[in-house]
Amino acid sequence: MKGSPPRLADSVTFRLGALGLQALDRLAPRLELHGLKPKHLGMLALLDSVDASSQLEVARAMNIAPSLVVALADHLEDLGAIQRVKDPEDRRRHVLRLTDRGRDLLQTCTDDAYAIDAHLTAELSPADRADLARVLGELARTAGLPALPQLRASADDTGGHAS
Amino acid sequence: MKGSPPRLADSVTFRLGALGLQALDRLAPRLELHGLKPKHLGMLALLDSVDASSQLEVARAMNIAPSLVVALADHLEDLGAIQRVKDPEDRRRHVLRLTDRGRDLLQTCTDDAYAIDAHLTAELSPADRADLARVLGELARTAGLPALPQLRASADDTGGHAS
DNA sequence: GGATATGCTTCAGAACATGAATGATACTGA
DNA sequence: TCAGTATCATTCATGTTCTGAAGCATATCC
Repeated sequence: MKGSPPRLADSVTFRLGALGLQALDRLAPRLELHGLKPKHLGMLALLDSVDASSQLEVARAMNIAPSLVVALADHLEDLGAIQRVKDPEDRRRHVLRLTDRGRDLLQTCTDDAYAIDAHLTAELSPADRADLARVLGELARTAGLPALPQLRASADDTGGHAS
Repeated sequence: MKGSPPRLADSVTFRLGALGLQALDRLAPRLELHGLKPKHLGMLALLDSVDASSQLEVARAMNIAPSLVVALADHLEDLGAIQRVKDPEDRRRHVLRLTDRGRDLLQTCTDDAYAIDAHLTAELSPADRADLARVLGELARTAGLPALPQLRASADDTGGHAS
């Protein structure tokens, strides 16, 4: 015998896509108040997690074109949230680093994100809420975009043991 | 003393956004093979769940401009996936309905989505995988976009602005 | 039956992202 | 040393996606 056929709306992929877009739709207006778009926030979060990074590394980690990194970084630099300095060891590279102001901004946006979390998960049981946070963390760790360390490693293919 | 401050990457909102975009990035190339974009699939899924709907209702349910519904529906109609008929009770409305071909297409795309699910969740424990599916379902139910029945209700509503 | 509102469509343009071309810098091998 | 080639950031032209205003057809309300 045959159970009911799998529904698209039950797939993790479709649900992540739909809920993710909705989450961003809710977050975006708040970010706008600080002069940021979601991608700017993604970049701040990335730089916060790695301390400093070249633009190409950022492009790969965020899965966007290098030319877009230029525009995003320009804007964050205008806001004073990051600084862009030539790498003395390779003067082609522009190293991006979070400023104190950038960290403040990131904290503010983090508060915004948690405020939306509260709304989004308002009707979930505490147990479900905990499961959600835990499993999304698992998923981000195992299936998320490659983190910067990996990208760096694959960048210096010749050397082998990097960092 | 003070615990470590909340990290943006730990918020449900940020993770849903990031993972959702990634899920869509993986799904999109497969949909392309059938001549669809993610939004087309969203529309098919919506129509499958409600049997039939006017374009304005679809626009509200998908949170997009009515003029975009026109373009999406045009394309799906060209593919033979939906039919667009004038509502005899209100000849301004164009009622959209899934065709058999549309249902086939939806099934094919559903298979694609589940294939991506398998990859995305490959490194999760079976328990985590189950939790993920369950909790995302909960979240979609309680925090998802307003379902069509609600929209219809608020449309019928003589006076009030609900929300 | 005239005024007003609603639904769909068209159209112009805003917003966002990409890829190719360019200039600066680094690396390679003879 | 230095010519040739590769890499990084930037600019620019373009493509795609989406929106909002205008217009027409139809419905609703005095």
